[in-house]
Amino acid sequence: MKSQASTDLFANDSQLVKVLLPLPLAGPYDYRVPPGMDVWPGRFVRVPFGPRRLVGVVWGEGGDSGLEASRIKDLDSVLPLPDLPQANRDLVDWISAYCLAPQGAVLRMAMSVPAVFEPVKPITLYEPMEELPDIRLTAARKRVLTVAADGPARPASDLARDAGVSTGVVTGLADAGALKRISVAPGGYWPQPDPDLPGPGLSELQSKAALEMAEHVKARDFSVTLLDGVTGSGKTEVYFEAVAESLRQGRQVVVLLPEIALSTQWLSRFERRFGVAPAVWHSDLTQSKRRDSWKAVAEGKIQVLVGARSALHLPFPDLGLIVIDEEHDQSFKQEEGVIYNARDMGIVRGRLAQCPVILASATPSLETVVNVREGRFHKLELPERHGVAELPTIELVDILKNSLGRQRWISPPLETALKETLARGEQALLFLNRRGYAPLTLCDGCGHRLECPNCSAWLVEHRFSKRLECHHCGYATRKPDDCPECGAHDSFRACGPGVERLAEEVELILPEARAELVTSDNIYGPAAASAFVDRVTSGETNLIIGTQIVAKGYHFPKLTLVGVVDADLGLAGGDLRAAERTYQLLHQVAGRAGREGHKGRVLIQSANVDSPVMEALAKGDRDGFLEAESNMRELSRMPPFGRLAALIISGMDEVAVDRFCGELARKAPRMDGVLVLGPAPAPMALLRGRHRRRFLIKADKRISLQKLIPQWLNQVKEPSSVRTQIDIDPVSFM
DNA sequence: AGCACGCCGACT
DNA sequence: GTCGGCGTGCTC
Repeated sequence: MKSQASTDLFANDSQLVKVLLPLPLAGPYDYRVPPGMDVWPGRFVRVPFGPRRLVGVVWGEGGDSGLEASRIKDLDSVLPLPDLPQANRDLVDWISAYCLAPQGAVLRMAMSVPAVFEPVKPITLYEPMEELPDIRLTAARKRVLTVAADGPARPASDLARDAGVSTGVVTGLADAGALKRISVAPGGYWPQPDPDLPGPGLSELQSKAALEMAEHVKARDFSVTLLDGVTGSGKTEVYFEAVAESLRQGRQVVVLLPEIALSTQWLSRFERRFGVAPAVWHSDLTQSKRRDSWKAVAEGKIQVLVGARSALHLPFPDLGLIVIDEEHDQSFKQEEGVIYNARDMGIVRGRLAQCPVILASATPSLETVVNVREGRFHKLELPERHGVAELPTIELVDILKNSLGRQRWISPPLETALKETLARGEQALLFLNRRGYAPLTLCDGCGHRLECPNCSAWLVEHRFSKRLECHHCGYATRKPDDCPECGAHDSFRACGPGVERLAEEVELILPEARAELVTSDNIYGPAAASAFVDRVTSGETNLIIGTQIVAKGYHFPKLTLVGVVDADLGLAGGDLRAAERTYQLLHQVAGRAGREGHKGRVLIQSANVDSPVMEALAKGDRDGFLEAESNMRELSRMPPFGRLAALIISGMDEVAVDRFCGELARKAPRMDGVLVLGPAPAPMALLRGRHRRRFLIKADKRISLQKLIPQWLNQVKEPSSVRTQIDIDPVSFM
């Protein structure tokens, strides 16, 4: 293969290269480089593939496929794009090897924007001619010329809108020679954040932490730093100083956030510090926005990008810093397709790109805490709330002692606290992590439960949409009038509370409250989210009834009371991380209470007030809780002290799934330090119509699951009707 | 992934 | 007699 500098066309008349295609194929395929074409690893190339033409990436030198020359096809063309950077290619290989996913499936994540690889359609901009030709000047034409004279060249639609005319007038002026057409590549304008704006004042402690982080950025070397601080301690402002340092060095920054689409408050904080909004990356972007952003990242025109986990795969040519905010958050774990954890792969990306990584959290994951303890990660602590705000007081309400009325979920102490808070003109949040009206609907006559036909899950009633929904596959149906089992009319009874039902109870006990439901059903995008923020900030809403989407990122100065309606929800199910997750979620929710001089109060309703999680929450003893969790995991040799992987076997044909699982079980590795559990029905034994079984593989740290699992799977032929998914380091046990 | 090939049921 | 269902297998 030629180097980038080489133009020696006569070096070899039959040069072969490996090309990786974004398909779930095991590895790259060989292609011949036609004479006169110059390629090197990282180049995007178009290749023939069966009857199709696809874009792939040159992965290395070819020629070891053992294929006869006649079967190897020529590269078609080289695309006019920057190379996929070395660090991205290394990351593809690394994730593929670690997660046991086909390389092409991983590459797919870096090439998730098909429009990038299509020829660009130039857009036409219009600007005034130097000299106005002698044409008839109508009123409409005059307005367009006035608008055009003021400001840069613009698209016809812009000019027409500002001049209050149709685009026909603009094109007419161009045809008449009064406007000049300029053809440019789309991509738009990327404002540059300014690292040297004054920004908000930092406390002494914050400045010290900021300085230390900036040092890591200056070092231009791999390091991981946990920025550990409670809500309101100014974590964001502190890591902004590391972002600023990277900007001064002229290097790019990626910030990974969970639920980016809803973080309008984060974006405005960024803008306050750096003068402009950062580039964003999430699944709700339009295709053209994604294309423009992808290219601008590849060309180095975007300096700072904030995005959801998939932003990790963007082709940053010169990454100077990776920030992973709310590093403990479960949404960094991708559970479909290539199963990987973006927090862990973000750290790998930092190592491959030789740049520092900052993990920020008020409730760091146990993995991260252990990495700090063992000296692999640095740690910076921001123990206090910045400014005058104090930490909220957290009280447990034992709902076994404070008996709730029939069909009631708000205990007397919580009811009193709500009334007092609203009477003082302050705001409250009722937190219940359950969408819909009721999690279960059953027939009073025969006890029949309304279940999803595709999943082993109950259908959840949503009263607003008047439907029954499956929260796992999206199945939705009208609520039937009669019981499908016994035919009884109007016999359905709702069991248990969802936020919609809670809203009903609030109406009953607090009829004067200005309550608002906030769930992913109501707040589905940035616009709806900022409208919600405005309603709370203005006081139009004084009682928020919400699911976990309100747990994150919102700060309302007058919100002083948080009521957790059912703290035990996440504890059921025997999940390894149930306690840890419950602590993180409830701590985060509690952090919504009290700000800027208003002391906050949190009431947590639980039937397990004596459990270590609830006790730790009440005492604010996070580190003690983590210590106890850590000890428990170490004793049971669970992650991060041992290795864990899950194998999910699924298929439409239950018999075939079970037969395959039986064969796998017979060949399961039996060796010292390895324990294979299963097959057991996966917690969602039926999901989207597929029957699912699960194996858990637990192993000592010295054992490589990446070797062991393929060895095992290779002994049994997988029937085509069955699919095997490998989940290394599973976090969800669904 | 996607596309072709292939072998069985209901239609102009 | 064909159109078309999606099972199986291949793509350098």
